[in-house]
Amino acid sequence: MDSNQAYRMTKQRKIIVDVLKRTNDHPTADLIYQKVRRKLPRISLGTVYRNLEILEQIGIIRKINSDGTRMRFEFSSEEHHHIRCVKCGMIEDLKVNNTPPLDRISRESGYEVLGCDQEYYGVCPDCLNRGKEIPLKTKAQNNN
Amino acid sequence: MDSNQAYRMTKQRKIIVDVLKRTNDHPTADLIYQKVRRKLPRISLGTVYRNLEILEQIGIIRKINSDGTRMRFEFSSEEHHHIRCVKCGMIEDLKVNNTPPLDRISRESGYEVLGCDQEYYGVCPDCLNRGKEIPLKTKAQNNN
DNA sequence: CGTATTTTTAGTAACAATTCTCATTACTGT
DNA sequence: ACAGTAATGAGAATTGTTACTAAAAATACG
Repeated sequence: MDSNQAYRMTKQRKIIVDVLKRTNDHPTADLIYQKVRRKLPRISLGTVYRNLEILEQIGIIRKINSDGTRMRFEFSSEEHHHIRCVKCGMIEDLKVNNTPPLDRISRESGYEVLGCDQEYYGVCPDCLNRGKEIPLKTKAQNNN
Repeated sequence: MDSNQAYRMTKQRKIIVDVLKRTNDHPTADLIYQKVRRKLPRISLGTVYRNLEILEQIGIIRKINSDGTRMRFEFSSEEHHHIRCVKCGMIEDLKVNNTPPLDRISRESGYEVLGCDQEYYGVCPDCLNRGKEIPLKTKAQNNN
């Protein structure tokens, strides 16, 4: 956590990054843990959490925080935004060129504005089809 | 939770709404609990959570989910967005007219798009002044 | 009114996600 | 090879939130 510290790119970290590079479904820490374990059966969940934190601080990956119950993660590639299904909880990428007016906000708010997360939400095509079958958003359903 | 149910505006709920009306700093459930307790010392934290949930479903208040570790709440007034300080975790309101292109996103994504949360982030004026004193974002600091 | 029905409550237990602790191991520079 | 630093695995602890329960409060209605 010391800011002038040399981070090491360990096996564990490489594989975590790799897992995130290979997928585009914004997995939770636990899901990442499951996948990493296939290559590194003895890794611990704590290590995954610790490294997700560090990799995010370095800027290699990004945290997404959407449903409020758990973090999700993605490899940090080009800028994009997200769309989340309020029924099944899935998050997809969205290439939108709807650049927010960062400079103006800086001036108006006095903040040093670093960025803007945009998250669209709605009902995904799948859930639209399934129609009335699923009555209401419940915790139990948001676990993909 | 039944959709055609008559909700009662109990003392507890009135006061919770009141607390949220009177503040603009997006408190966490626990902070709301602290404040409500000053008027209603015997209320339980569970009641606060239950009612926050219900009041949000009715549409009287809104949930904000930003740092991913805990929910925050606000009275549901006009549309606006938020700006969060990455150092101290504070969230302020932001009146921006930067309406996102919901229709276009609907067409392009196949979702029934319901809305878009925009959250700007950066360093707030206070933290900018405090300058280098605070070395790095740590969990412990995000508890205002 | 009384009494039956429904909703809400306080209190507490349970829960899942995340963080912390710490002894051990792996790496780095000299 | 050695000293010093960083990272790991294992598990315990903590946190935010939800679920459960019996009792209390509000409401409906004869």
